[in-house]
Amino acid sequence: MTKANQEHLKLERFLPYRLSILSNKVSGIIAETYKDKFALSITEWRIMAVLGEFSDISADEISSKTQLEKSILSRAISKLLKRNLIERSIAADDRRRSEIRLSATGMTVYREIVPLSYQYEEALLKCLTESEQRQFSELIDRLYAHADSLNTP
Amino acid sequence: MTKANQEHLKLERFLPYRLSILSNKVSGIIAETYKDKFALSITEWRIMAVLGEFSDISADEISSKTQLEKSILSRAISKLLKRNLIERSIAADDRRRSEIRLSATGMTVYREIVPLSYQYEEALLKCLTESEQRQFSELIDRLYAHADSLNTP
DNA sequence: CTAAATTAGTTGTTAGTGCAACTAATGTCA
DNA sequence: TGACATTAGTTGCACTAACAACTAATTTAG
Repeated sequence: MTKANQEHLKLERFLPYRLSILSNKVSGIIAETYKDKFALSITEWRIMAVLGEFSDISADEISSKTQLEKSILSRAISKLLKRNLIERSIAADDRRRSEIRLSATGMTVYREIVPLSYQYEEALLKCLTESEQRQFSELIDRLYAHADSLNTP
Repeated sequence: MTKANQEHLKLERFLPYRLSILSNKVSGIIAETYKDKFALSITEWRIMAVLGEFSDISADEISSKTQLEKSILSRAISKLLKRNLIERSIAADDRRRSEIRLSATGMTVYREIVPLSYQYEEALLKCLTESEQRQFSELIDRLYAHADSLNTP
């Protein structure tokens, strides 16, 4: 069943489209929670999520872990600094690099959000069996790796 | 294995995050093709994709099929009109409603893009077996339906 | 039949994104 | 060592997206 010669494109069955719709829906629901409770955007939340795992890392390291553009990161970091959710200092060994970490306040917020996030993930995945969850997860990883390889030939 | 009490969040294993990254990667690769060859954004391409399937439909109908905001649609439609890729007339029975269709040029572009899109989809899915593809597709549908129901309780 | 409500589409405003140009610090190598 | 390249991060700018307010046409209800 090759589709390559079909006359028209059934958008609602087109995988890239469906992925995008699903992802937007899912992210949108989470974003609402974060926004209402903590006035955090997805971008800001991702930064804090990384800082909860890895402390005193540079913007560049955050960038590689979140896939966020460095300019976007730079502006988001300024915002979080202004709100005192994170702290920043200059690295002793390389004064270009900054070392960023959650502040005490940021840590509190973080610890409130993490369980919420997992609850949401769990609620979302409840419509799949355990084995389906594993399968889905694995397929995503494989698709990503493959898409990546298609991209840079 | 409930995760709800975990101390920190492994962002790179968090499903909503991975979905978003995968979706961006996939859409990004396609967007490049469309942009390079036809100077079309994803939004514009989606509109044309719907018009290739359903002709003489209103902006509102396009909106429900693409999930695009009506303001975004309105501006994208103006652009496509200026480039003569689509045509618009006022519905005879309801003068608020417009009837939009691909122009001859638009149709030509459309017919070039459709096979490209399917080729890409096929290439992307080549890393999965047929049965995995079906499974993945089904899981996406179920997750979407479920997310939808979580959203509007 | 007409006033209020609804619907289709447009436009204004604001904030976020993405790219490139820029500054400053560090690394490289002849 | 000293010109050149590279790296970390910031900023300027054009563009898109999201939300609400708006216009115009139509439907609904008293």
